[in-house]
Amino acid sequence: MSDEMFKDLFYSGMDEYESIVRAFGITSDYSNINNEISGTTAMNSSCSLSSSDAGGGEEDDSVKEKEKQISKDVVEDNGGESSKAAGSGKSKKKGEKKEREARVAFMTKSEVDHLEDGYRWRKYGQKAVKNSAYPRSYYRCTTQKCGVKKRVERSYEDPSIVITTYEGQHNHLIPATLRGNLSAASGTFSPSMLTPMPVVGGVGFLPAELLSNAGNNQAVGGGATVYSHNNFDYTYNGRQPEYGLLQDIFPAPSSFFNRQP
DNA sequence: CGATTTTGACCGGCGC
DNA sequence: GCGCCGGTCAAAATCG
Repeated sequence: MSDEMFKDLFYSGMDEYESIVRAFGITSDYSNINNEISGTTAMNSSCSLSSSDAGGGEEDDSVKEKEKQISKDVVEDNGGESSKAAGSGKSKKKGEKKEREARVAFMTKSEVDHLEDGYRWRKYGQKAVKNSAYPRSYYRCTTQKCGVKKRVERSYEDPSIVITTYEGQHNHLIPATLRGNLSAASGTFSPSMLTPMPVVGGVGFLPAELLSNAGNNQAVGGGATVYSHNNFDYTYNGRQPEYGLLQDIFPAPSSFFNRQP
């Protein structure tokens, strides 16, 4: 049953996107990072969190974000106009407007809806989701030149899981306004992400990371990850995702990168 | 006072 | 052609 949510999630993008890369990884979460910052590097301790926060009846106000594991699903964009050959076959001549918009969906176990990814977002809409009791929120990057959009919704069955879908790429660096968070961010975000276009092989590392991680924390991630597994074969085809897409987008779950070895 | 959230209306695409 | 649905806009409200 949980399939539906995934289906729904990707459904929209599925037909349009030619190449789909699904990577899911379970990583240590931000909470770990917090710990690190605090003083010690506790990466493994993350496991304990799962139970505690999940059971907690707390709402969300607290700024304590406990993200557990993240399953990441990456959907690549279409080539543009000619992409959809089969489907409707609707030829949009002037389709130039919408060029490539990469979509990346992250499943994160968190109590808070809006995960701090280092960018500034302005909410521009909210709608109820058909199969879900929880609303979906639409955000847009506040930087003017940056048309990146973000969509956040909760799993209809597991309120503790938040699905964040990024659309597009940031043209700018992360605002330095984070200050307090920045400290956290700094720990979170590796320098590489600050760089405009470093990791060309970014995608490459992905799968690897994930795989290795997967073995590790499936316990916690079991919930989220499992779902994904069932529905999609996460076979990383290694198609050839446009490297460009991910790198910028990735910053969010940067925890991926930074996980200490 | 400016930036951001809230919320209903509006719009385009799609299925019937 | 109509209605549903997902996504976006825009005005009012709210926050800092």
